[in-house]
Amino acid sequence: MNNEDNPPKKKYGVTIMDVARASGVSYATVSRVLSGYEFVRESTRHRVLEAVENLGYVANLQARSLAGGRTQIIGLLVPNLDNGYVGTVIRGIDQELERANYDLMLYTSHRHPDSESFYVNAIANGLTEGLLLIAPLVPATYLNALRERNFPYVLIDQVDTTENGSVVEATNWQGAYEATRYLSQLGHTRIAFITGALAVRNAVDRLLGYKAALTDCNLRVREELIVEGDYQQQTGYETTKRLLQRVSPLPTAIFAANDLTAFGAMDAAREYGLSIPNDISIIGFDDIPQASLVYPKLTTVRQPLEQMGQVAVKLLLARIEDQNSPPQRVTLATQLVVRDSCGPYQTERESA
Amino acid sequence: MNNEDNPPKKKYGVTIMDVARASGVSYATVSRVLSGYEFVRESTRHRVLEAVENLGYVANLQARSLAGGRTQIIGLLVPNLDNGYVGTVIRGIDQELERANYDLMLYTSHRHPDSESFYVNAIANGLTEGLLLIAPLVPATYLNALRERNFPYVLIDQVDTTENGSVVEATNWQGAYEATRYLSQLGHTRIAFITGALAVRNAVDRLLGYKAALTDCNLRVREELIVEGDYQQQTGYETTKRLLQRVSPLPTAIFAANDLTAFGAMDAAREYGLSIPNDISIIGFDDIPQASLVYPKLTTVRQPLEQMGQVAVKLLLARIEDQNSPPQRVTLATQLVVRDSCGPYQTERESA
DNA sequence: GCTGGTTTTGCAAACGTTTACAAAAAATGT
DNA sequence: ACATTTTTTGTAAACGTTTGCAAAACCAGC
Repeated sequence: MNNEDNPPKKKYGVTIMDVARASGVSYATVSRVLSGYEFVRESTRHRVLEAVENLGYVANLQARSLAGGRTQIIGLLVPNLDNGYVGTVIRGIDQELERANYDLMLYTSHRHPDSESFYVNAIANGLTEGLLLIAPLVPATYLNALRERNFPYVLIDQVDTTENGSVVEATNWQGAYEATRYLSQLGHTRIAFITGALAVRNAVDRLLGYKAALTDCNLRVREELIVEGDYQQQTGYETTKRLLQRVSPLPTAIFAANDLTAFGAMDAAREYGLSIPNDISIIGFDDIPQASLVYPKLTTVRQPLEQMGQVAVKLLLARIEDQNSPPQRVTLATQLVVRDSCGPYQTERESA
Repeated sequence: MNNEDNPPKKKYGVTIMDVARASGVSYATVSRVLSGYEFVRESTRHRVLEAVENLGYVANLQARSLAGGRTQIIGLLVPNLDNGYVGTVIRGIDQELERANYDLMLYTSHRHPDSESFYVNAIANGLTEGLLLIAPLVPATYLNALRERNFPYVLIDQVDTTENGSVVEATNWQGAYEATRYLSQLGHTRIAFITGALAVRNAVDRLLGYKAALTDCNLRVREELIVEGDYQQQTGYETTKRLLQRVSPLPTAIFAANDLTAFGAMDAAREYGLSIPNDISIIGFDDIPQASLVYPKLTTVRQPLEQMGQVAVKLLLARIEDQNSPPQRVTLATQLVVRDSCGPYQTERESA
């Protein structure tokens, strides 16, 4: 098509050379202007900037990074994207990234499932300057590789067993404690708990908070009311169903370790003929966007997801700035959000 | 810390040189092996591959791309991530990308909001080989820039007014037609419609489908039952509220142009004292993950979101392979998903 | 007008690849 | 064994930046 008139033209691209030529300085000077180097004469700076503007020059990241500059990219490894949880965190990440003029490379962990260490190796060796990991399930493999290379990373909603990276999390124990106490204050005494996968630290913390609150409220911890889940809606549904069939008298409240599980529990309860919150109260954890969307609106413990994203980026950037800055652990406060899925304990009326 | 014992060590990184040294060949040969060049002796190839394995070598993308190779990265521009819509599409994108061994760079359009053209300029000048745009609102600015550079891109769920890029969409008209006809078959005659932002083509198509179905079912198109929304839940809520207050007799069914709007409508209807689906039927469009999550489960028109993502990647990759391959337009079929939010028309019983 | 010190600038050498081009090695035919 | 062809490998020159080092230009002060 247009190969005819200018065959030797390569990529459509203005380079630093073009800018140098146009402004009558050396390319080194252009580079200095662009990277905000101090000792450049004001008039020169102006000429260069003008040329940049005119030519619509945009720096070539690959070259810059190769030459030792910054890529201004961080990687983000997420488990999935179909519930609002991660989306909300990303919103916070995004805001902060924009402020710092960074771009984001997204990896979903179901990709490259076989060779995880190679995978992270690739990330770290690639163009990202740091890595953010949201609630990774089995981070041990990753983490060692990252630490070995002294590659900056920050974990969100997951502790770092190697104690080497920064961590942003919420007060899981405290949140669970409050939720449980709230139910107790509503008069409930048979409060069931559906955990997350207990391999994950925050799941354990929530369970502990629940137990502690029970004790403090002078309620017995009954093992038959505690069932292990895995933070998935489907599992929440199934375990609740089994729970309701197995336990008698029925629990009058269910504390689900996260919102997704709570949704599953709601479905199961309803299917069992129970009305929410009249026959049974249900409370969640996380406050993902859907929580206020379901019917009845879910009472839950809010994690400041957006803020967690922001903080994580700040920590990561700090780490990138100064590789030797010590890893930090930031714990943000959760907050009980009362909506419509919990009600006061009703005097027993022989359910079904 | 470990700076003491080996000061002249730079970045922790194995280069092609190291591999060459270890396998006793020149770096060029290593490069050839790695890029799958044909004329390499089998024994040599083996030695090189072995060295790669031993040293844990991973190619440096920046360098590769600078030297004219591929980055294996595509960009994805999305409006947001807090409802499952985009997440679901990404799932499809992801699958396909993995197959092709590509990585993903994520941009959310609320970033760089001021200088959009510069923004896209930057993307196109960066390391992405192509760009995927999900339902961009005002793509005109972008598109021209992209076209000028002959930069490969594919639009998802949005037509390309410049007719220059490939497009993946669903049968919006048809889907709306079927939904409307379904309501009509249930006996409804006063079917309201809440549109999307009519600047967007698919919103118009859905409206047209609705009207066509009405006509074909021998129902009058009543302008007072059509209100303009913008695909947002909040707007769905507000417009529905106004609609219910204003119109009498009330509509017995509401067709919301997307699920989010339908959720808003459900809230409003309930607040107005209407029971779903007994007093009023509500139907949505998209079938985002939440649709089966809300109560009652939303009847809706499914767009094959995941598949749309997959197809989009295929088109984009094809375009990247052969810059001159003509832009295509793929339209995937929607499908009515009947759940619980629609019921048959009940004989009038003087609402409130 | 020189001297000595700053401030600015330019040159050149990286950075880690890919890829023409040419040389070397191997295979083939005689 | 030698010339010819074919396959395989190596050398060198990009790609577009950043940055150390040294030269040039400026500015005082005398």
